[in-house]
Amino acid sequence: MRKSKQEAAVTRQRIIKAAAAAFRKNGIAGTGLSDLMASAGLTHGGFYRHFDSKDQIVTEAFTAAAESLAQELAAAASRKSPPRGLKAIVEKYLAAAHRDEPADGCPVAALGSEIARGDERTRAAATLALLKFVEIIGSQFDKTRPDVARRRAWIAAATMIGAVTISRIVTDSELSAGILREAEKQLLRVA
Amino acid sequence: MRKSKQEAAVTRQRIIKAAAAAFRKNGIAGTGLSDLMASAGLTHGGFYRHFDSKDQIVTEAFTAAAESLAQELAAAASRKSPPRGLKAIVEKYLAAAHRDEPADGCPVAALGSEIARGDERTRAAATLALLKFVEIIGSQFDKTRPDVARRRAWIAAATMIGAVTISRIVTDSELSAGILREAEKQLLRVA
DNA sequence: TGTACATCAGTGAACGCGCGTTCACTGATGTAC
DNA sequence: TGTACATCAGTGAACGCGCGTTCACTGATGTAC
Repeated sequence: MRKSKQEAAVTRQRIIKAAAAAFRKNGIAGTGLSDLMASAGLTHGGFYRHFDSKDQIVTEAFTAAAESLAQELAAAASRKSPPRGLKAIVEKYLAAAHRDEPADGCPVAALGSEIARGDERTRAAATLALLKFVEIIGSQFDKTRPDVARRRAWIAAATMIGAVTISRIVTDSELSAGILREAEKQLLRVA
Repeated sequence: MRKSKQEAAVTRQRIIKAAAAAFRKNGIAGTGLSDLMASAGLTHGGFYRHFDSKDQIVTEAFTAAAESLAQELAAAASRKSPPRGLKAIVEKYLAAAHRDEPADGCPVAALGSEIARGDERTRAAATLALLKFVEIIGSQFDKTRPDVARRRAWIAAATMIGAVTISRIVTDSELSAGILREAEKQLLRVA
């Protein structure tokens, strides 16, 4: 049954991708290793050939999800003049589609309060992801000193993450849409 | 062993209070009914004399936590002229003490992403709590049309909730403090 | 006001279940000569 | 280049454990007369 090194590496990436989606959809505590391996098309026993522990895959899956989001947002902003780049990012992040599909979306919005309780390693990985996210946002502010742009970008990040989180909680769909819309307006007003 | 109605009502409140702290500290999935009853000084078997299910106490504990926070914030703002009231709320919410003691703090910041995945009942209770929170913030904006104040208040709520959440994730303590400080400055600038 | 009985708050054991982790096993892959 | 052996990806059963929930039991409280 042994697979080649190359196949094993591909499998490993498949598990991480499945984990990144499953954790964002059902939470970390809400996702068992069996669920996770099954959604990667494997049986649970093989998990420990690829990872040391559940904590380890949590960290790797979080990082993978964050990198994928960063790439999407950077792509949305690229080849646009500065004020339009921010608009593209903010609209993409605060879209109803993002709110409705946590499995494909921002891992901080999907797992924030769970990660905040996580171990040092996971929080360190999340810190790097946040720094990257903030850097992408900050680079969209035109005619702004870099340190000011960075500070504004942290606030924008907090507002976007908070807005998506509460828009997912709220049971009134008009209210939920209104929260996203107002946050969007506010963030574009600043820019 | 039977207790009087009055004693039982007191016990029930004690369980809710213990649950509100335990959930905020360790998460909903991370808190077992045994832990919860033990921290209220009882054995786990008695739980079902007071509640139908874990979901039910989650809802009640969330509401209790939110009401307690609302009361604290409203008290901090009371007897202050409008711009000072908002300042008091924002400073209290974005304090390092709040970041460091989730068990006593905002249940949305502590449980946001877990609640977003919760059942309709819990999310409905959280929606009411958010409306109350936003109403308290909105009433601090002076010389502002009520609907405008309410919209601004939703953005302020999103920013504060997001800022506390990410300040708890970040492993660099200076960065964490900086996030809270910048969010505070931004929210007072608007007012 | 006193008595007999029903109620029920709280205890502690037990239920089935799914969790994270370990393990013996398989057979194809990788390596040493 | 071919052969013999070690490695290890993946399977599926098993481990101990804690979970949410149920239950028989206790004895003080509440109620009916």
